[in-house]
Amino acid sequence: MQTQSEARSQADREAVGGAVGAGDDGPRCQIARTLEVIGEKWSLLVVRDALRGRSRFSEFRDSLGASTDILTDRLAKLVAAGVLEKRAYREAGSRERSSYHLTESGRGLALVAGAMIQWGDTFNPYAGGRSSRVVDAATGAPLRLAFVDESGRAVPDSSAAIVPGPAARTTW
Amino acid sequence: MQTQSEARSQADREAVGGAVGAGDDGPRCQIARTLEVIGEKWSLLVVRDALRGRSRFSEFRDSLGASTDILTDRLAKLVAAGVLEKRAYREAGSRERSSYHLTESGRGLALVAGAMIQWGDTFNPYAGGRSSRVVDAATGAPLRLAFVDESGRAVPDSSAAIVPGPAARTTW
DNA sequence: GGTCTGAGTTGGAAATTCCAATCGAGAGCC
DNA sequence: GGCTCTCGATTGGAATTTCCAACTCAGACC
Repeated sequence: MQTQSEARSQADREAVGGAVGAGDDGPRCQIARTLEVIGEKWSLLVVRDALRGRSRFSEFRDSLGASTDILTDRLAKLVAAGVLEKRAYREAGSRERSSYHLTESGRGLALVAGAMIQWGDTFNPYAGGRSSRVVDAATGAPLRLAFVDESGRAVPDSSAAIVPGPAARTTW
Repeated sequence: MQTQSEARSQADREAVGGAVGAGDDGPRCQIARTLEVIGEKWSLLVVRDALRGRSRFSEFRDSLGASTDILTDRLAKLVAAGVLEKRAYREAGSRERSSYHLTESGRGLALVAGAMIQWGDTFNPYAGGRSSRVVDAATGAPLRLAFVDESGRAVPDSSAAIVPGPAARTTW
């Protein structure tokens, strides 16, 4: 752990290279690599809240119900990983505070969030209905997540196969 | 924990209702619900291995490098959640053993796995190349994951928005 | 009987998470 | 200045989870 007071403030794009270690460190498997960023408890839920527009410490805390120590830790790690970026803001009559905003990389996690929403809806739904939906921001029309071919046409889920890539080994 | 010797063997569809508690238990948020199934350490990596065709205890153990006690635990929980189903098999000259196979629900997690693969490729790549690719099982053509509209046409990632559904509340 | 093998179990150390109490800098008040 | 309030953040310690290694158990083989 680092005290995050000495952590970078603007160098988030750099941080992807520095902190989490994109490049040749860490596991080869993309899933394992992604889990290193969002696999700890609460991390993805912070991202979910950020995707829904929350950005302040108190908003995350109240929404998640996570204790403040781990929230501090997760925010710092997500900043270090380049998923969130820390900004200062000042509300009238208050001292300067920090807010946390998704980077492009963080917005890319909408894909992961969407996948989990869709799986939950399909295979493990909440009886009281859906708490989130995915829609087209412009038209409001519902969207779903699907594997698409190069022309952008959805193929059946059953057509998709995960196969070894060039860097595959038996142990991933 | 249960001793999984008394666990169901065929009733996986039921198990989704029974064990994990689809229905009105647990969080409303689909992401949180999904994380209850695959959010523990190693769980999704077990599913990843299963998606790649692994099914035996020893295969998971050797591939993951996880200790056998947590592997036992995760396999039992995934079976209880209806993601995996336990089958008996016997190899010539060996005693009967168990293998673990994806249910339909488990195969649905390819969506989540695919999302993480794609995010990793885009925002946190391994310098040595990709260890997994997603392709059309029939043609071998590369596939990607995208939000699609009702006609099955991909929309830009930036068009997708996660909005509150009917069951939404401020605390999810 | 004795040995081997693979799946699972157990005991205890290490790491992580949880919870509640506390800190500290800046703002407002008097 | 001195006092209080607020809110990110930190700390101490309990509870939970993960890790690691040794062990058990059952069936196959000799």
